[in-house]
Amino acid sequence: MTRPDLNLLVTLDVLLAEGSVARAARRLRLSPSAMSRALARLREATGDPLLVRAGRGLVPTPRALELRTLTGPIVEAAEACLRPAESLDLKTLARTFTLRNREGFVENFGAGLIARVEREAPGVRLRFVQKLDRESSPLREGTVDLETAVVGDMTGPELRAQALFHDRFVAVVRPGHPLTSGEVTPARYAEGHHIHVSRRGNDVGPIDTALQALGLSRKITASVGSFSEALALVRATDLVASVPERYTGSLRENLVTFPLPVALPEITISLLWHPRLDADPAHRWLRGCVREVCAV
DNA sequence: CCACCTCGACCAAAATCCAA
DNA sequence: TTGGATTTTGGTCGAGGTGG
Repeated sequence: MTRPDLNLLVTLDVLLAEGSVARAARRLRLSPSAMSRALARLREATGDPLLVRAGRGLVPTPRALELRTLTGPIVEAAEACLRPAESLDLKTLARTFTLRNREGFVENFGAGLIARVEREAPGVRLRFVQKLDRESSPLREGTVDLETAVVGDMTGPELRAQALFHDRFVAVVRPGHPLTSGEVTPARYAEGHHIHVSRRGNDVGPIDTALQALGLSRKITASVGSFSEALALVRATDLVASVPERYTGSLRENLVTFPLPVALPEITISLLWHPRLDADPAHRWLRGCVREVCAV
């Protein structure tokens, strides 16, 4: 009984994550041919085809899907065993972290986060990138280190998530807007002309559903893709925008904010990362920074 | 035609074996 | 114990098949 080749575990992990011999080969800096042979060895070892041809690419077998959630933590744990015990020295840590957030995050929390990082780890650079979709592949591939999101069905099951803060939707209008005087009833709110914020171009959201339950509907005059666009329009028009309160904190300066007259469930903004970085001391430190900055 | 996967032939390095 | 022969391992190269 020969011992199984544990090196294959790393290959398997990448192969399953990529779902393609060619891409896995690029990632491990091997030729596609060498990767194909590694896959052949894996098939031999596991007794399962793992990835089978489907058209131009490959699709995972049920066994492969089952293994996919197992290999990541195993590889991570194995690498942690072999790494020399490093103590994190923030003063000399030189590293760039990529954070992927929906617009509004940088405007709101960026300054605090940068100040905090600068103070504790002057050699660390933060790179903020826009989050235009809910794909979790950048985290998996390692092009993004940390992400904030509302955890939903689209979130990859293999990601780690931790709640950052709760938020609720509020309505925003310009100063002097008719809705700034008197009580805002659901009917008065619905009468206004609204800006709808949606990245995917959906026409209706939870607000419309809540209004509908009261027999009301609102008129959506404009639809935009981001909170900052919506709020810029609010400044210049009589339109009403409904945005998450904490997420848009500083963006709403000099505007009038009031609670929505309908009840909506709270949303939870979470921090997402890949299990691979779970034990990384520097990454753990950064997660702590983000948590603290967002908790204020 | 292009992108992708697989295979045979071949090669270098490492591991193993074995006689002296 | 050691030095050389042999086997194993894991890679490249190039060719070939397949499907969009």
